[in-house]
Amino acid sequence: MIRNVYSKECPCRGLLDMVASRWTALVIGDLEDGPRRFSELKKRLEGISQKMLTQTLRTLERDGLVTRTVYPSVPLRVEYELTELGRSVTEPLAALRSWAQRNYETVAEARETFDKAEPVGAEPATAR
Amino acid sequence: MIRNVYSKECPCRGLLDMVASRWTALVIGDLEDGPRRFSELKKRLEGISQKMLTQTLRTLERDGLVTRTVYPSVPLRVEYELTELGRSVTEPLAALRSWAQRNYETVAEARETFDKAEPVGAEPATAR
DNA sequence: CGGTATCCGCCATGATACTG
DNA sequence: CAGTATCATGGCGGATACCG
Repeated sequence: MIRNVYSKECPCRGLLDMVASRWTALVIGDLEDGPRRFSELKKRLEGISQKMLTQTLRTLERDGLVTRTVYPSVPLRVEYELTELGRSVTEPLAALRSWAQRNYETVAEARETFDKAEPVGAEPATAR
Repeated sequence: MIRNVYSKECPCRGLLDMVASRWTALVIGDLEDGPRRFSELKKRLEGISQKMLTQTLRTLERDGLVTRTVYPSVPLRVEYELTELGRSVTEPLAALRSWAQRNYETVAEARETFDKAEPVGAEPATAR
């Protein structure tokens, strides 16, 4: 087997996309402290649609990172919890979230500088 | 400022999307060992289109993670290199790539099991 | 409560052609 | 070599309605 994200055929590239994808990193992060109900997750992940939350959770369940447990009470109650495999990816993801939170102001400044220097049509014939 | 990826308005969420996005993780990873030319990157990141490579590099440059240096030789030569900010994110990204490479077979098995258990219309009236 | 089903717009991405 | 420009498209993701 290939086991190399730089190889075109290696399926692990798809896996990298998956765990790094927008909502996955947030869902997993929110499950770090323990099981959560569907509605709890929806409330805490501001801006996620019901559809995307369902879809994200299904993918995570299918991939073995999360378990889904139904308690047939009335009203229905469903809890999601990280598996051991799921817990094994929390650290790298937490590091990434933390990096984003620590550095977004620096990045915002870099953007300003960059955009000021290149107002699209300025400096005629600047090679690019 | 908010500094919380779980908040809808916090711009750091967009930054998380950026560094976690498909090609970004691979480009940054390949720049870990030192500067690279455009064509080198293109060769090493199997399957990336010229357009996506350019776009990814532009974004990284604009966000201050990468520098772009033009050597006006003939033929033209352009080198990309990580900035200090860029280097600060290599570790979490490497951890994520490594996780994907270590675990994709486990995940593949989990998928098989899951798909076998739920052939869409089986087990009539299984609550879901 | 915790979903599924359907419709649909829009943008990310790829393919192709051309340029300095 | 290292791009830019343009066009085509597929699927991501939101909105809405309905179900057990």
